[in-house]
Amino acid sequence: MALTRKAPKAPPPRKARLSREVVLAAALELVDAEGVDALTMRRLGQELGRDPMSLYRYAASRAALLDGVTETVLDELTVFADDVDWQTQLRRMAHDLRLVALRHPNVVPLLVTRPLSTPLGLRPLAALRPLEQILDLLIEAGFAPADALHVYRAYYGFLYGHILNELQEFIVDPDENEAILRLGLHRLPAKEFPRLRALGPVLADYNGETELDQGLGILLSGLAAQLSGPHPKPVA
Amino acid sequence: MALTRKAPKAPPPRKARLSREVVLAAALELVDAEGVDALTMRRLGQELGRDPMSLYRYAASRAALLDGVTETVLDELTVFADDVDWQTQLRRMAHDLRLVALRHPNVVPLLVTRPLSTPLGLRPLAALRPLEQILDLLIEAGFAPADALHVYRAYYGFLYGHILNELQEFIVDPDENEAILRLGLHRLPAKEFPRLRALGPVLADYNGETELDQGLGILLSGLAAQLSGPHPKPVA
DNA sequence: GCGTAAAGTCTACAGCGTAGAGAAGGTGCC
DNA sequence: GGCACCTTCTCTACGCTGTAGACTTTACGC
Repeated sequence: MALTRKAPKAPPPRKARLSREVVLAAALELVDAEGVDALTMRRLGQELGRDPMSLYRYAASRAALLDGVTETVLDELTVFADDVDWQTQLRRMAHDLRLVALRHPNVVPLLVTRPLSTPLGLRPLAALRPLEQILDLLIEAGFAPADALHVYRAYYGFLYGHILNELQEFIVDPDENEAILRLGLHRLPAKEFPRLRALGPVLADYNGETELDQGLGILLSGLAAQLSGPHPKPVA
Repeated sequence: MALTRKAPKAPPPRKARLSREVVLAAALELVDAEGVDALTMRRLGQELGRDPMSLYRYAASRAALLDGVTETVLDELTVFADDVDWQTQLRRMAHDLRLVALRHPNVVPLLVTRPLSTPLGLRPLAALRPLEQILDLLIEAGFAPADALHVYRAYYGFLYGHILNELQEFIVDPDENEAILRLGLHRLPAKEFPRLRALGPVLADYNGETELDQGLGILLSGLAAQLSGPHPKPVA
């Protein structure tokens, strides 16, 4: 009897009590492995050894479940609150988000589109926390609140744009990448797309990390210069 | 008899010959009006007074139909090929795309996510044409091809990011906007989100156009400076 | 041991994308 | 005119989807 009590937290193959966390984790796993479309209630139920309907205890609908998945992913973001320079701080966050996106490419479509259906203030808190954090960081660094907002917008805009860009450029592993890429480009009418075709080799070796970093550098220093930025505390 | 022959191109309520253009136009209309989810084969068939299956003559699948819709939207982009400065040229294109996005907000999710499932070279030509155009523009302006690619990436990244940002910020018309926005912000735990809540008023009057323009300005001039840019032909 | 609330299940329904076979319609040749 | 042909369109059917509502099982406090 004492044995059948309750396994504390181990993941036994079948029948442990469900919980929102468990459900979302399984959902994320499924999305990572097979894409958003594979996440159906029936399939997820099967994955958990439960009736599909039991999931509705932990997510009000499939849409809510998807929101939960994005929230779970955003929770992977590690928060640093050191006192380094605001620019490097933003850079670090950006790279962090980039890595999360690369770790869960199938979630990125959700990341960028789900918010579109929810007015800003009504989003999951996890989605707003970075915003608040960054605003705080910038204001703390000396920006006027309104300017902080501008900086944030440019920053996040660029960041999300970059992530979309990067995910579009490679999909397969770098080995066959080049071949496939070339194959694709080869299809293009030479007359209409001379530039693109000529850039094939350059396209093949793409380094998202440095590309992001450089773009951010330009943008941030530009912003700092234009807005009567933070009192520039030189590196004493 | 002569009457029932064939109406040449007018849109009679029911039975004119279908065509890919007609189908895609109807699809776009539906998406604009009711969102992506409303675009089902059955519904679209009904809208056209046809059996759903007839649509498969003009789009191989629902996914292909969605691709067709995005292509249709991108075709709205007007192409300028004047000889003005490359920066203002890029600016103009950006504003153009922004307006298209605002005109078809429901299509934006498709615009940003569909390419994720298609390797670069295999995308619809309409999606690649802007890339080619911009590369050409930049190289013509004096950039080295590889640098042109960097500029393009930063530019498009920022542009798409901005569009996503902007669409997230307003959804409703500006009148009730403020109220709803405030309502949303009000919900936020005051302790955790002081900055965001304080910015309510500022958030309410947002001008996407100038926001885009300024961000672009910063980015482009930064790029021009960093890369051994185009031979700077000063404004004689 | 029992009562109660929570957790999980079953059944059912309307709607989905689309395969495959067939009907209707237009067009050209004799 | 009549016939053949090819394109366009329709019908039927299948397996899948999300989820409402009623039911059964389980866990837990007293």
